[in-house]
Amino acid sequence: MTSNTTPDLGNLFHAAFRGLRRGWMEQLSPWGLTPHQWRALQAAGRHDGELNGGELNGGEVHGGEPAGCDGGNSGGGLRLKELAERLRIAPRSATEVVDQLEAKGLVERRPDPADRRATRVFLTAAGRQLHAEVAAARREQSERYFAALSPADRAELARLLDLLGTAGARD
Amino acid sequence: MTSNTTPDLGNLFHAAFRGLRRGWMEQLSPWGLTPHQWRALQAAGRHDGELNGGELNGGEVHGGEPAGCDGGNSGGGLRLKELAERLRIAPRSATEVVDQLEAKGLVERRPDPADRRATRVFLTAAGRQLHAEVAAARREQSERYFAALSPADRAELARLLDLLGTAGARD
DNA sequence: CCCAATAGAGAGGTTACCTCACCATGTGGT
DNA sequence: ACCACATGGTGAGGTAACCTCTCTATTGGG
Repeated sequence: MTSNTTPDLGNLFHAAFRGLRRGWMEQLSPWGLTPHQWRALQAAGRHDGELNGGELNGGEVHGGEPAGCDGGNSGGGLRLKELAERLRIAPRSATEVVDQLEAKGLVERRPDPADRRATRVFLTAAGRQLHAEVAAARREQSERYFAALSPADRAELARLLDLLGTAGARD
Repeated sequence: MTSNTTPDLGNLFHAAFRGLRRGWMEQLSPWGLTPHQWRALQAAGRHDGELNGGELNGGEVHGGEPAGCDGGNSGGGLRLKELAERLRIAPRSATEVVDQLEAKGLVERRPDPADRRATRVFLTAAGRQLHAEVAAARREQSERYFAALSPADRAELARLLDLLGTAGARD
């Protein structure tokens, strides 16, 4: 019985988010990734086209999967600024997380041939590998965490969160 | 486009939560409070009202010097550890936020007469005053932020968040 | 050609946590 | 009574995930 007409959405949000975040952290720590880094890796990976065109990379894994599902965008790689926008963080923060990922050898920076101010971020072979591994594992974890919700509830939550997120984004 | 059966709840969560947090920060900054501090103040204040003979003192926030109005408040106040539990943070973090609040003159520590290890936290008069002020203002902000959702959606969100939060709490 | 705008990075700051070690106190066992 | 151990709070120190402000190298418009 909730005596409050307006249950404290803020607190609820806080608690739920913290729990989620925590779960991720535990899940990801075996791979030495923070949630933040994982999100960045995901974002970069999603956009990643062909990495195997450069010669300055150390990895020689042959994914052989161009997966160039870029609609009109250049051949793979995200500009730092684009990454920032996707993660909804300040450009400087994108630099930072890419630094971390690069230090781990999961991504690499390459100059944008079209704009010499810009840098593009590509997954390395190791990055792709890890991405695939973690994606599978994380899915399970996500399932476990969100197990408290029915599929319908999950969809509903996604809808509401999306509304809030986009509303907040245009702030 | 990721027409996944499982839309990335994590990202959605992240975006929505960040937006909310940000709104709070802006809202609270005029009072020099961080969201964290506000939450702690709320927790302490709520307990103050609840436990103080079961009497809600909504209007009488006057009078009282910081160290003076302790006569009838025995039984009120939160132990640091209780506060930590309510906020779902480590005890040490409760110490920290109480430090901050105390430095601002919004709460005060008093020894627990029953257990000399324990410290109880009480709102000062200033603390109550601020609590009341901010509560009103914040409610508006919250309304504005959650305006993207219908009342039904809000209730639904609260339900889902609660499920997730308590599930995560059973860590 | 000049100048404002843009992309990224260096420097430094903040919030909101955390763990670990330590002390004073309480509590239960013998 | 005494001792072992648990508990409440805190000092010290660390981390993640951001931020702004400034700087440089470029680009592009007029």
